[in-house]
Amino acid sequence: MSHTVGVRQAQKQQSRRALLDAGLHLLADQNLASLGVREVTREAGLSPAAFYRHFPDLAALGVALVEESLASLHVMIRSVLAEAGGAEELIDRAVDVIERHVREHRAHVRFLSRERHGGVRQVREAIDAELGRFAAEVGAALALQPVSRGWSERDLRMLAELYVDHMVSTASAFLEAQEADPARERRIAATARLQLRLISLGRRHWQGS
Amino acid sequence: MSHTVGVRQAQKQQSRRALLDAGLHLLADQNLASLGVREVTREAGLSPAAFYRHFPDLAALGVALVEESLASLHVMIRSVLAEAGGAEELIDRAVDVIERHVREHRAHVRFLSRERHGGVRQVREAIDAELGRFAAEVGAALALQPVSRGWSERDLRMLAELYVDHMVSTASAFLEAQEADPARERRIAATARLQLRLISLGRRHWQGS
DNA sequence: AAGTTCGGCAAACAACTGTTTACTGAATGA
DNA sequence: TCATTCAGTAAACAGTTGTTTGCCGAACTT
Repeated sequence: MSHTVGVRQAQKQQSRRALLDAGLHLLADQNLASLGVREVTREAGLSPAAFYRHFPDLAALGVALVEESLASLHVMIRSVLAEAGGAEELIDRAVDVIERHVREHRAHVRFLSRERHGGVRQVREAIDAELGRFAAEVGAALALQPVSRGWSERDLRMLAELYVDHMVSTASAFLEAQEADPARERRIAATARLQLRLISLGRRHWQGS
Repeated sequence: MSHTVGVRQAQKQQSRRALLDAGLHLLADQNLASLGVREVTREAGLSPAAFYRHFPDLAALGVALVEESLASLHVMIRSVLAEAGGAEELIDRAVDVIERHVREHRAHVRFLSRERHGGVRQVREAIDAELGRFAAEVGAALALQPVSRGWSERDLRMLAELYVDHMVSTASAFLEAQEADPARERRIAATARLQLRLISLGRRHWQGS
């Protein structure tokens, strides 16, 4: 994809990028629902009318941001699931990856966390659908682990959802911690690790539903 | 409290109530950050200027709504913690209470879920502080249960936070399910129960950190 | 009964909003 | 080389916004 070579296409992509970046930047302390077309174009250095050459709506820009944000998340999840090793190392690794991901994609993560329950339905649904797909992916990976021998489809799914929800909560917590107290960040990582250990303990003793 | 008997005070309270209700109603499909003073007063049947007799800001109205919303949540949590009985019945009861609470306080719950990571700092902080207090309360209640014998303060706290986060996730899920598919609602309740069972299993086998 | 308090109102302010219009000029392709 | 495409522009549109002003009249106080 993205093999649009013409000079014109390239320039258009550049403007589109500028709009997305401007939006992402403004959404650092604002909701998508309260964002304005003029506001975005001003920040992007374009005229208001130019916006409509790229998106019909601000909601459409929001959906584009969702796709972007989740692409990087997808990469992150896979990098955790691909790991092998004991439960302990896996937990440590997972928490580390989340922490780093939040640090390196602060704007994207904040956007997801803010708009997951935000005021724009289209965006909310896009995020939820994608999180559901993550849960499915996690569930499939869990099924391959020896610990899951004999688990029903339903139990695997509920465990996967528990992990995904926990990941989301932890990421949100990191988000707030990182731009405040650096010590609080360590505390959050430690708590997340303990919680994952407790879940993993419950998993080992699960007898099926 | 609220023993302000004068006719004047009563009328003022009535207007204030109208503003809060109007805000809550409008926030059903909108963010606090995108709410307007005129919008609220129009919905409440007052003139725009009247707003400033009650709140300096829309953020202030938001904080007032946080207090309201969390008061009812507080009652709910206590009603779960006060229960006695085996782990299984406790879990069933907790999920039922959450489900009913969301049904009966839809607007409040949606407001909390939406503004927890929303664009208004004051409100965000108010919600987070209160959720922290909930976790402390849950932790104190957990400490009294026999299963927690020998648990460190830190482990109790991390378990309490896990429960609170899980409650928040479940409530959000109910919120979306209830205004869509009624069958999906049953599925969410079932999943939440399984997850709580798994956590409770991990808890029983916990050896300390 | 007279004076004070104060919640609510209409009106005005400048500033901003989303969207459409007709246009320009560079990249494109024949 | 010449016609076409099309991303971007400035200008205009009618609405809306937050907030302040001076005023009214009912509820309070003495």
